[in-house]
Amino acid sequence: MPAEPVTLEQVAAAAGVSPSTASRALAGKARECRISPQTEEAVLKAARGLGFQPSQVARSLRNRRSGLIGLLVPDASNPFFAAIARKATMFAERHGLSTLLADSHDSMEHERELLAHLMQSRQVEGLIICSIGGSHDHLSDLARKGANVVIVDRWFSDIQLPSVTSDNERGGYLATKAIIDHGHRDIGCLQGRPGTSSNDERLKGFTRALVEGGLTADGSLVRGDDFSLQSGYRSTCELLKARPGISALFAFSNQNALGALRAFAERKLRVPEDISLVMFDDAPFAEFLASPLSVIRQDVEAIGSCAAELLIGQIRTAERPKEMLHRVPVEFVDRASIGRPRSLV
Amino acid sequence: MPAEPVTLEQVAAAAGVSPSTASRALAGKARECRISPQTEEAVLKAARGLGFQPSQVARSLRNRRSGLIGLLVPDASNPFFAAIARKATMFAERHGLSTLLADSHDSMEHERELLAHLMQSRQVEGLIICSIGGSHDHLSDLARKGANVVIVDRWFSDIQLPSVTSDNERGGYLATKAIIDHGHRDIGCLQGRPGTSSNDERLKGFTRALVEGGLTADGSLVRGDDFSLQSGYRSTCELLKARPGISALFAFSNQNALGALRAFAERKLRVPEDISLVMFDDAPFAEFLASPLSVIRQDVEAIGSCAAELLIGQIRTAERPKEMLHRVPVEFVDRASIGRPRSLV
DNA sequence: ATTCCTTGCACAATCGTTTGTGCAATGGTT
DNA sequence: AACCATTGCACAAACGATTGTGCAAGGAAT
Repeated sequence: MPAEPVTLEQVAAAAGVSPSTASRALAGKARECRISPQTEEAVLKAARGLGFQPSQVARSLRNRRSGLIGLLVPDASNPFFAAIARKATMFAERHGLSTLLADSHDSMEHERELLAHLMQSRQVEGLIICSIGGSHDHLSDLARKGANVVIVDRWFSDIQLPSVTSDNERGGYLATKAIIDHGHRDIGCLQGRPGTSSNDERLKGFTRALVEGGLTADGSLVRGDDFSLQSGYRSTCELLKARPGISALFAFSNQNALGALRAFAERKLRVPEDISLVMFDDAPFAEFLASPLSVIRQDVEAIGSCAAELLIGQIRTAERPKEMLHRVPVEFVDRASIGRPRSLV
Repeated sequence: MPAEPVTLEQVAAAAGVSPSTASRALAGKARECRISPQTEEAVLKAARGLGFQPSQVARSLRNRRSGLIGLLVPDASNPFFAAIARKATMFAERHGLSTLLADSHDSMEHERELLAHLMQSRQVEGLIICSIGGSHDHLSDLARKGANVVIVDRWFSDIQLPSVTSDNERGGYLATKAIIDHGHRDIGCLQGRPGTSSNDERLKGFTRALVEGGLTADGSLVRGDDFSLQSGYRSTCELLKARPGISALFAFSNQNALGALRAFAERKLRVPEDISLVMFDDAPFAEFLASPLSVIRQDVEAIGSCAAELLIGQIRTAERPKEMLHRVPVEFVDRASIGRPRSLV
């Protein structure tokens, strides 16, 4: 039986005024609403004395502003989204907003349901979403309605909603180029979830580097269903079997890379002596692996901050940002996990 | 300008009934409230037609139930808390509750503020909190008020609130015993934040194993300020310098262990040939490190589920759980990162 | 034909704020 | 002395849902 919270009415009674006067005094509108300094002081003292905290619930109803933003991600336990969540809550709190966390479990159905619930039922003032992708009419609906939404990590060319993503194409290109520059000709690709922009852009960069390097961008060199360890493991096994000549791999995620390492370990393949590996997305452990991994580092914090800033700017000014697509730079971090192909040693 | 949401009044008008009738029909109370099947059907059809979603805001005010639970952690980007957050949102959603995420940034001041805000202003129906520790009168206040609160990862013997933690003492003991069993006599400890129960219990297990092994539990063998990589690095450097005889380290967190590995790398120390290492808390990368790490695995998912279940049970039944302290088992995972001390080789 | 019970619904209050409007009391003009 | 402007506050409506109560219409019983 939680103690009943103090209401404005009680404060008003304690100060000997009406709720309306108390409300205005507490809102700092004493001047403009012609409330005498004595009255104002009395209200403030009463409020302090009683430990009054205005009910956000009542306030939300009256003001038609929930003071909430939503955060909808496929997997809240993924460190990438967790980092974004942290940045979002920080910014939100700084602006008097609270954050509702929702996890779609990589399911489109859940995504739609949660989205509807957050927008309509909870009436969030804004939303940061990492959509599964695939169909996205629910997103164009949001765009049409003029909802305050920022898409992170993914984007959709046909949807007019601000998006924040890493420069995935460049990351894919840089990684692949680094591999090619070491003399590799047979380069495998452990991709994430096809259809997501983050995956497909990385793939595009991969292909561009191959073509530039005079190599054929063979589709059979690309494997993988999603960003998981399992997919990375399976794909690596398949690739090593189907294309024994492969001397380097580019993994599109931490988990994909760890899956590859598992497959390597089973075959007693060493990085980089027997096979080279580059992974997308840095991690604290990357430099302590059996062989430290060269990575494409993306600035997760910057992505989170940028998304939160865009969203809150949108909420406060009620106008869409000019730029729809915000690219956060990536960088290649060389940790010497790319060696020379065996054929050239 | 987001489209105005459909209200109950509009549904009622469309169905040609009063809002009260519409409300009862939608609540499935047609029978008990003597609403004719035709009327009920008309309301349901109107609601479907208009895409009616009842406003949680209005509902919260009227029902005096916010439908919210709070999640207050020191660092939302920490994978440990992120995993708990995910479990919490899953359970909450399943019970029609939404989750407010709050990050105290390891600051007691923030913790208090956010707590007050969540409880009083947002009027959450329940709260999962990982308190920084230190002073905790704000927590005993909660206990006294009978608030629905579950503490995770930490606990406080003098506070009557249900808590869910790993069996840290046993974890500390198991790790240390494994080290001792390999013949080590000089064993260092990279602790986390002193004063937190998770840290102090691990330390207790560490000490118990030492004593049982006939070793002196020398305080100078224990270093560290918090669970960060930096603390692990610094402490390792200090220990290696102050106690050159040390042949094994026990790190209380992933980050602490990575810090140790950095210090090892700088000194060209190999695990386990030159020095042994065990880390508390498993991670996907643990088996792919230069030397795979033996770990004490804690079941983060179980902790999250247990906390969420306790909280929701408390909310629904309005009664405190019988057991205050819930221990989730840990296990030792041997990955051969403990060798024989050099002196014995 | 009157009374009484049941059915089926509408009315109105309520949750805790915010805010437009109204209305006394005060003081200053002519 | 009559009038107007200002000051300082209270009253009441509104936000959108829920729920106790009231009331008309219709049928059954006397």
